Amino acid sequence: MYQLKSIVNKLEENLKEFNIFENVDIKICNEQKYQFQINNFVKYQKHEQINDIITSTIKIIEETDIINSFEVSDKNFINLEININKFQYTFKNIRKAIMVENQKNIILDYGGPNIGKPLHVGHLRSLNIGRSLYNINKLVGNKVTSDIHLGDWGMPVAQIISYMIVHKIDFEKITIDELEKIYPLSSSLYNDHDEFKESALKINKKLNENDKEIIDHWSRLKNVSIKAINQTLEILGHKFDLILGESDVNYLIPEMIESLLKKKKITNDNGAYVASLNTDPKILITKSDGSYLYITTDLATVINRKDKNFDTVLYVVDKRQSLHFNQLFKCIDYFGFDDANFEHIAFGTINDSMGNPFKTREGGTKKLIDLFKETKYYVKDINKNLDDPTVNKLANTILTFSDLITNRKTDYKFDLEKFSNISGKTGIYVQYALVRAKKLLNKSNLKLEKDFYITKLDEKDLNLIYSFMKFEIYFEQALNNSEPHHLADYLYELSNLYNSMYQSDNILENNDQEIMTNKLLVTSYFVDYSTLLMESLGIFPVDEM
RNA sequence: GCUCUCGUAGCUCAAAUGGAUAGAGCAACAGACUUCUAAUCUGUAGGUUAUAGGUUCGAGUCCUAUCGAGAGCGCCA
Repeated sequence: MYQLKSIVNKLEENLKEFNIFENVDIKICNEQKYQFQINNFVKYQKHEQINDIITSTIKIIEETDIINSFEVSDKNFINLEININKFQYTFKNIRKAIMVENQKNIILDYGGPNIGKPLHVGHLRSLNIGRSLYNINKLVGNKVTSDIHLGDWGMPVAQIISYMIVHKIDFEKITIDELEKIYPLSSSLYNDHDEFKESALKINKKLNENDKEIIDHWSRLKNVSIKAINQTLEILGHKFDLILGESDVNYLIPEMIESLLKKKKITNDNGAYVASLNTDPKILITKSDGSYLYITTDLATVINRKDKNFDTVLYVVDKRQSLHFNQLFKCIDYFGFDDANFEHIAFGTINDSMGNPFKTREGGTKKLIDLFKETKYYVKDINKNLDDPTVNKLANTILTFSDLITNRKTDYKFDLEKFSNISGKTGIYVQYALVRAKKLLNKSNLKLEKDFYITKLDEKDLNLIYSFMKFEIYFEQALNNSEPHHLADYLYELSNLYNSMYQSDNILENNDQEIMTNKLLVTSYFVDYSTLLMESLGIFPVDEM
């Protein structure tokens, strides 16, 4: 809370006088008259010096000019009424208000597509959440690097190569369409036929040993695949700072294993190496044939990133992989690889209408590009006259907003018809409110330096203004918990309140200039806030609908 | 079998990390358009937060048990 920071500091200092050391939190108040409340004092009802604490607290609040009035309830809840015109400084400088004091250096590891496989529904949440967290962290001034972390190594790749060798398919002429068909075929063959499985395992070992011929095949596959992935990413509005993959750290692994062995951090277990930790299950670091696993490359990736001095490493990955990340983080700590803050930003599955998760590995899943095209039909159904760039933006809005409106940990049902609806908590709804506001503003001659005419603000205006005041709280929540849904929900709330105000009065034809100014000022702040929220979510605002 | 996650309105989801009277959206019902785009708005109804205990000033949130659902569980990623 940018403008309330000094009072929070003073209150914390004051509490120290009574040997109470804690953070004072400004929270949202449910009551009409008051916008914020402080709950820290409730728990000290029976403190022997409670009267002195409250008295000194009241004195501090009274001296703060941004607070118009306040009340202390019988249980020592403290409610604050904010001076609207004083708070306008925040409205006008919201981008400055959300900046953090201590900037962090963060890497966001998300996306994680496999080569040979198109981006599909299973990648949607990682991409959406990752992009949003990227934007949020950028906005507060953190240094952020995104890495798509390609699955371009290991068994799946070995399976494809093996399949192509067995079926004598030309590596030089392979197209993305053929490759995408081969992926599920080779995967099921691997599971069902022992002979094929053996040959794929051999290929995998050769891959790890940098066998020239296999590497040559591999690099052709990778080129074809990356091209296709990049195309889809661009259409969906995603960009990455780094397109590194598992293959980029492969060369670090032999040395890593050797050094771990020397330090006795890993032990031989039936030919495989496991971490010398007392865990159940044991943490397998390499296979018994010496080849590498998911965790092996992930550990090497940590080593590879070490010199960038990241404070925080965020992995935006499906929650079903939490055991893997648990093991990974344990190993990083035990091996002494990096003392940065590692976090698994887990998310739930997207289910179909029957409640079953979309399958990811067996093939037959809907491609993201097809989903995008399908969504475009829904958008065109709303308005046939829209130009193509606008339709694209709106289709992406639908696919982003519907995904980010739900708490990331929750599984949710994917229902495109519902998500592309014009009313309800949808991306279309929030875009529409913003378009209305922008058009209105363009028609007016608002001078932005004006203050509100406080006595002439009506209930609809006040609802919006008070809601604007909550921006920093929701933003902080989204940032601290890596949870974009707070912002999506808040964006809907603002849009809904704006539509309500817009509807209740013909603003530009209002005879009272002061009322008109009030409403235009509110409109202008709404445009700023809505645009900023969309940016945080990875949604691109449109001008026409 | 072991481990983890979850159970909130008919349906889909929230709930500021323990705060005051649990909120939205769909669907349902009743209203408002010669419009700054009704692509909207206004209102009504809908709950013993799975169940039973416990912790404290205060519990959807923490602890225990039971019931129910899902996920994961060394040579896939």
